[in-house]
Amino acid sequence: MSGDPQGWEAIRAEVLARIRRRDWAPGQMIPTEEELAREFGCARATVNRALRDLAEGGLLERRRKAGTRVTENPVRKATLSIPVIRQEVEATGRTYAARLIRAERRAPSEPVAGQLGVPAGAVLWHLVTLHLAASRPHAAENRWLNPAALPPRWTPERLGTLSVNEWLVRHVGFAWGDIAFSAEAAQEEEAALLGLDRGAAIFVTERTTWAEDHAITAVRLAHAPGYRLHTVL
Amino acid sequence: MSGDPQGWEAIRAEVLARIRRRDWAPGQMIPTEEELAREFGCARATVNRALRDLAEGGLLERRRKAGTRVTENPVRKATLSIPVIRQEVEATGRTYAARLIRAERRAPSEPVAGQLGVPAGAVLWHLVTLHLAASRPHAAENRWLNPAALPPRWTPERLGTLSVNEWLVRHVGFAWGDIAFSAEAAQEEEAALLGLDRGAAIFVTERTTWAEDHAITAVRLAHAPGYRLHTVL
DNA sequence: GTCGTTTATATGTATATACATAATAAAGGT
DNA sequence: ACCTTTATTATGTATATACATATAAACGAC
Repeated sequence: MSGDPQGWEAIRAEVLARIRRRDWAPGQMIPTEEELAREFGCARATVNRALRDLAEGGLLERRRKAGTRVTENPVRKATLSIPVIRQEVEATGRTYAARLIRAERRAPSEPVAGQLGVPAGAVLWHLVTLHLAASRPHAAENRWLNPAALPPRWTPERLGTLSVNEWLVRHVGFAWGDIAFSAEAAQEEEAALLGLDRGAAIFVTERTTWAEDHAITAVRLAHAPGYRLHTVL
Repeated sequence: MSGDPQGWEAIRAEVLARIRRRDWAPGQMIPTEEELAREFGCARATVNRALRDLAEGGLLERRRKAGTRVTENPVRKATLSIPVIRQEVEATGRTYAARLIRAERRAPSEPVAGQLGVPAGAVLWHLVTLHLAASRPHAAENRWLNPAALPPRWTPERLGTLSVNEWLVRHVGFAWGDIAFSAEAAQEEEAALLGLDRGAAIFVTERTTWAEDHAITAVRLAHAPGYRLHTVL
């Protein structure tokens, strides 16, 4: 019946409780791993595991020789799950579809070229896709694709029924990048695709993705109204 | 000169490279810890540390007895840092100030009461604050505070020069809760405080915070235009 | 004092070993 | 065939030990 954790999780829980009870106040040093190990009657490695976990969550700050202190102004670290749109849609029981609106090869604007780290005149694929949930607009996607990251003589026909993102995940592989979220007034084409007035408040996700040393793609996703990004602390 | 990682991080890097190169394709099983330990010439614990780290990032899925497989549709897990506004502002070299606009005791609307889990008629503190960066509007805060979570006979004068959030962090202590981000059209008062037209697209952070078993506070933060939430994958 | 050098120390990591746990796979019984 | 029991196995955790590393603090030279 008792859902009390055991092992290192029990130690994490106890330390967390002491922080919350302010036995160990923000900014204050806590005992060394060795002392805690003696108090809890376990090995130092076990205490280390617990404290490391709390430090990863931003609740403790640890430095060699200096020791461990309770973070003064804890910058809450929340783990966001960035969903694949298809899954996000299908998770709510609606059917998903992606409609490729436009696909052309052209040179990107100055800032986009910079963002992708390609020379100013480089010719990239520019794709506009509308993501549909139960046949209704879900998100408008504006994407630049670096041909250098694609197989030779790639064309959008290769996508089949997959969205660009899904195709990339399957054929180009994993990568890393960065994401930014913001609120913006809907641009002309976005508004039209989503069926909104121009200037409506939309939630925008911007992502740049890299592999090894070259940029793969830069995307701007304009989400339909009502979109919320949610997480638990 | 070589920034190549060592120890368990080197193993993590190698495994990651193999996943990215698709030596180990999505959905596929990878060798056991023991096999990898033999291959890399290290202890199983070291491999475990590397694989556990990748699993926490959502790139691998591990199950006892079953083994470890590459995640098929990796739901990217990004760690967001939710900053304290003062630090966020001061980090950019501007001076921070909080101005309490209104403070009154009243019953919240139905949805807010539900969100905080208080009875419909309960009287809460309702505070409106404007956060300033270099004397310019930075964010408009609309907050409901549960008096049950505060010291007896608490009044807003107790805040001094601290923002409500800062006061809570120092005096009420750590807590947990949930956060949601969305894009909305500016409400009447928000628009006025931020110096925007009504209906302008603003980035909204909504947070509910709990301690033990009772709600402490529910906040709606309307950020000035240009606000971006940024993270790295 | 100010600057570099040494030393002490808490955390970080690696190791072998052992046992716990979950969950699949195999064996057995009906 | 179906259900139950048992074995097997990969990961999960705990342990003692050892050494690495960052860095605060003490020390000395000037």
